[in-house]
Amino acid sequence: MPELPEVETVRIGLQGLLPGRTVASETHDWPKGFPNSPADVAEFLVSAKVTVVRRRAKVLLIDLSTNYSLVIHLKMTGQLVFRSDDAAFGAGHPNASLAGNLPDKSTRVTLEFTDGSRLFFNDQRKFGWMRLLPTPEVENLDFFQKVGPEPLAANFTAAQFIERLQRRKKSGIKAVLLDQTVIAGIGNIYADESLWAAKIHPETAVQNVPAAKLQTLFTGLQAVLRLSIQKGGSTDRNYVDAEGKRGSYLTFANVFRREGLGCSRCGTIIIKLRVAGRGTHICPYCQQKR
DNA sequence: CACTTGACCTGTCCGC
DNA sequence: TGCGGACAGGTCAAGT
Repeated sequence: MPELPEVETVRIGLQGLLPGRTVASETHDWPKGFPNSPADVAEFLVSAKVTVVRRRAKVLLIDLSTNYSLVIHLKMTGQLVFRSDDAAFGAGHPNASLAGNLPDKSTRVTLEFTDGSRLFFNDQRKFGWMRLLPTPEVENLDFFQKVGPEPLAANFTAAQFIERLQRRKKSGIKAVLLDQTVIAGIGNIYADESLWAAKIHPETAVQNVPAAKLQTLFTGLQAVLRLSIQKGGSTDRNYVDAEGKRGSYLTFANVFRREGLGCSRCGTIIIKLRVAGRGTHICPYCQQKR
């Protein structure tokens, strides 16, 4: 579910809400998703103050005054929702089914702060996880050792983007975009949207994509990621921000979940295929295989 | 090595 | 209304 823009939206929200708050207690009944021992929680989480909320790829990092960090991956259906009181979205509110009265049956972890506010980690499918690690050890996690550069980093250039893609010359370009070791943070939505922007068929081998189109793909990818962050991300099913609100990017999407509708460039009907094992949306006229 | 498939879970939607 | 099957935004491990 959450890709870079969604995780970044949650990060921005939590960064405005959490720093300075002190953890009073933690409860969960989900050892698989939060494997730390009660002793670790008691020593490094309870009584700790949140210092800063960071993001790398699709992973959130909540740094604590104990020099430990909560490392969190939302995977497909994870939510991190903050509530300063018991106010909730009642029945009929557009968010009621996504993050209404909390905790709910998908709540896996609850952090309570000393002022009574709470942070809920909900995850319907239990694919996500959270763990407490010494902050300096976070970068040693296997995932962080292998993950590629941030696509929106100021020092990340089109030339670097193209060079990294072209290392996988025989692979289909969508599979390469989804590979977190090539570029960080891209998932199914923004892979489809950026390939539409650059008029590239998702199954095209990288070596058959002209450099000019890879250049367009780079600028198109950055544009869709930035627009989505501005719109609070994409809410297709479960995603909500740190306050439980939906994102509106899908209103602006050109292909994702638009099968059967007309392409905004040429009017051709958008179709859905299966590429790299994932539902894939293209304009069959704009994005021809070559 | 690179690509594909299955697994991890729960919920929803669609067709019969 | 009920039931089986397919599918869902992510990553890993294992298989080909």
